[in-house]
Amino acid sequence: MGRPIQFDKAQALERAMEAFWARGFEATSLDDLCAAMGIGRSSFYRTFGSKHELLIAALDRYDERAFNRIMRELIKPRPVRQSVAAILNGFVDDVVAGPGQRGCLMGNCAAELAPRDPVASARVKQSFAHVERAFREGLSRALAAGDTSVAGDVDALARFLTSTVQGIRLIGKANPDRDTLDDIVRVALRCLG
Amino acid sequence: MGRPIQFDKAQALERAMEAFWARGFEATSLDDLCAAMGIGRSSFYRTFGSKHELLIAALDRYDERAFNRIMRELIKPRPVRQSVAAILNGFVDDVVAGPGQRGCLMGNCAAELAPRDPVASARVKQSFAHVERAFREGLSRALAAGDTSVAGDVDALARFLTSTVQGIRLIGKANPDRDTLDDIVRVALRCLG
DNA sequence: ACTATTTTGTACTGATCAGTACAAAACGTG
DNA sequence: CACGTTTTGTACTGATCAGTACAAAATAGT
Repeated sequence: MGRPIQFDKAQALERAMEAFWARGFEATSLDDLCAAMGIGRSSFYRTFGSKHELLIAALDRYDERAFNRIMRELIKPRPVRQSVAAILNGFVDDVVAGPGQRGCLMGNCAAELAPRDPVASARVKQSFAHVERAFREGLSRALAAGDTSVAGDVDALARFLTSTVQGIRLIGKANPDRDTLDDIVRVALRCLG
Repeated sequence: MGRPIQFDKAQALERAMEAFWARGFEATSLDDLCAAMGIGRSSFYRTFGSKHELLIAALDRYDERAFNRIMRELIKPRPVRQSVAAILNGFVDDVVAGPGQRGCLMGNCAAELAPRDPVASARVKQSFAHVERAFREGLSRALAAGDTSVAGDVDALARFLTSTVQGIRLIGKANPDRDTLDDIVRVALRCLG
C-alpha cells in the first residue's frame, strides 16, 4: 500500500559508493549524490537517513567487495605466491586502466576523515583487519598444505601485504605509472620468502 | 615605512602546514587557519594570496622537510640497511607517539585532492619523486661503496620503499598499533635482499 | 470514486564557506 | 605634529552546504 518506490536501493547505494570513491566525502555534495543516485532529496533522506549514514553504508558495501575480491584469488588451487601476485597486479591494473585516480575508498576515508570521524574510522580499521585476515588465512592454509612458495611469519606477512596494497593504491593515485607500480609489486613479492 | 608586520611569516606557514596536516584541506576553514596562524583575514590574504596558494606553500615546506629527514639518515656512515630501518622505524614512532592520526600530509592530499586539484597533485607527485630519489641515491651510493647489506634493483627498491612509507603511515593513521607497524617494517626490510 | 498511506518533487532554512571592502591603527619622514 | 604608506581588525557579500517542510502524486482497500 502507498506509492511504490521508484528506484533500486542497492543500485543507488552502489552509485553513491562510486561518487564517494571518486570525490571523497566532503567534496561530494548532496546534490552530487542525488544526481548520481538518480533520486530526489526526499527519497534520499527517507531511505538513507543522512549523508554520513550513507557513507557508512557505502563503506560496508565496499568492505564486503574488497574482502571477497581478495579471498576469491586466495582460494584458487595454486601456489599462494601466485595468488598474492595476482591480487597485487590486479590493483595495479585498476590504477592504470580503471577510472582515474580513485585510489582505495577505505584509504581515502582514512586520509580524509581520521581522526575527526570515529564511526567512519572504525569501519576503515575494520576493513583493513578484514583484508589482513584474508591474507592471513590464505597464507596459513597454504603453509599447512605444504605450499613452499612462501615462508615466514604469516601474521606479519598478512599485515605487510595489507600495507603494500594501500601503498600501491596511494602511490598510484598520485602517479598512475605502470612501471613504478610493477617495481613495487616485484620487490614486495620477494618478501614472501 | 608604513605599519610594521606583526607576525613571522615562516612561523605562520609552519602553523598552517600543521593545521592542514591535522585536518585536511577542505575541513580546515579560513577561520581555523587564521586562528592557528595567529593572524587576521587581512594579513592572511595580503601575505598568502588564497587558501589554495597557502596549501601549495605548505606542501613545498613539507616536501623539503621530508626529503631532508630521509637524506639525513641515509648519509650516515653505516650499512644502508640500518639507515632504511631507522627511517621506517622513525615513521612508526611518529604514528605511535606523535600527535594523533595525522598520517603524511602528501599522502593525505593525494587521497583528498587527486584528481580534482592538478596543482596540489603535481606537488604530491613531485614529493614522492623526491623521496624515491633520496632512497635511490642512498642505496646506489651504498652499493657502489661495497655495502653488502642490500641487493637488487636500486630503482625498484627505491620505489618500493616510497610505497612502504606511505603504506605504513596510512595504515597507522587508521590503526596506530605498534605491533602491526613493526611487523610491516620487519617484512619490508627483508626485501632489501 | 473516496480514503488512508507512502513516496516524490521542490521550495525553503539557517549555518558556514572563501574572499572583499574599508576604515582605523601604527609606523617613517618632514 | 601632520602626511604618506603599509598593516590590521571587522563587517560584509554572495554562494553553497546539509537538512526540513509540505503539498502533490501514486498506490491498495473499501
